[in-house]
Amino acid sequence: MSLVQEARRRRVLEAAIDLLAEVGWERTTMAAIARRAKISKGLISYHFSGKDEVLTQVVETIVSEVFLRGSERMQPRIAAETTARGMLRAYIESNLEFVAEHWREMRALSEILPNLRDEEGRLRYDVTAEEPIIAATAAMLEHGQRTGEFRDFDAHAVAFSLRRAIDAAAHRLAADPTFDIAHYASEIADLYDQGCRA
Amino acid sequence: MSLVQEARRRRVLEAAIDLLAEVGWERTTMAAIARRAKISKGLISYHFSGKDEVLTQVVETIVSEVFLRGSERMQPRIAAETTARGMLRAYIESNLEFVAEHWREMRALSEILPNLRDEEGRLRYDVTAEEPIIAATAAMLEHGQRTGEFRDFDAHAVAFSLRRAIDAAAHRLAADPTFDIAHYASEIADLYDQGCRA
DNA sequence: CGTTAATTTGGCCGCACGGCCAAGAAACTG
DNA sequence: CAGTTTCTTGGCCGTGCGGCCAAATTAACG
Repeated sequence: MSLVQEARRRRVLEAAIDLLAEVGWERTTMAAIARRAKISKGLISYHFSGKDEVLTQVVETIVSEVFLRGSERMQPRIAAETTARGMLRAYIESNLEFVAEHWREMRALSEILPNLRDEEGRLRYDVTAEEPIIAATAAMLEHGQRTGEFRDFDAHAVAFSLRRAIDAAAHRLAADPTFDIAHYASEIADLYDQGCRA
Repeated sequence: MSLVQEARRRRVLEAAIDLLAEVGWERTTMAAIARRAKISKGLISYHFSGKDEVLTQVVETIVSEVFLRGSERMQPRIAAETTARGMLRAYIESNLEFVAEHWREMRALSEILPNLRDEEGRLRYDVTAEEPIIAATAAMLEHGQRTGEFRDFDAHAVAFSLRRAIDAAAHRLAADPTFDIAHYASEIADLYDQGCRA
């Protein structure tokens, strides 16, 4: 893959992410992506097999590059904690710090995931796509239950609601740039900290 | 308005709600609505000025009829409680009972609200549309803070996350009919009950 | 410099959409 | 039953989409 090819593909993917985050799925057309990337429409077809590949590449790029950095940011913060309570708070606050920096990518993902379909009309990424993330959070909560720090609750249900609370911050931030996400993180951490305690 | 007109309009709106809930915004086309309603495409144009009016009427119908019944179900349950804690639990559980019965309408709303735009491309219903609902919940939480039952937290932030937890149940129920929403309601009520306590 | 390959453009194509209408069918009226 | 209004159909039209390609432009190379 030549430097030009790499640069063009990157440029197209960036334009697609921008548009998905700013104007949503429906208005993210090939023409709009080309306009935003300052290239002609046909050039996208030269570098990608079609719209499908562009959006698939957006997902893969975000998952493999952005989420990797998110993981690198969150893991040490969580691992540094000795208590399950501390881990939960570190998880919530570091995850929301990550959202604050990468809400564009998260918005783009949340536009693609429920909309991108294959030829037969089936969703390319179905609703179970986020299950591993929720399961990982639930495992952390269950650890706290085993140590006796957390009361007996349905860890999956609580992890699910926590995931929604975190994802919602990306939507909110996209719609209202003045949204104080650090304050929100602190409040959500307090809520779940006290709500999970034994 | 004749009986036939009333019946046709109702039939079209029902078909639109079904489609929005089942296949989403993008696949809810005039042709699909007509097919679902078992009428010709042109007949929709006879009874409605266009797609815009159909979707606007869907929103108005749901808000004025469905939410009215939801309110009638929730209010007595909440009013019957004497404590703020009891009110919060009654709010969460009765609201989720309502979601269990009317998730189709809630899914339809959550498809229309972020997608329906006017001629200039502006969202017909912007993100502040749900603000009154959140504000009402926040007011209930603040009442609990004044009585001393609840600790000192940002009532709006907590109400916002609670709203997301409740709305998410409609999405989840649409994607997975086996989802145990009564159990979820109980878990969320426990979580917020303990999380808000002084 | 000439030749070949890589890159880029602008425009055309087929398709599905929302909207519209001519015409007919059905219901109502006196 | 004739006349009138209401209701319904099927199809046509313009638009914007994603995809595609011939031609032009630029880069690479001996």
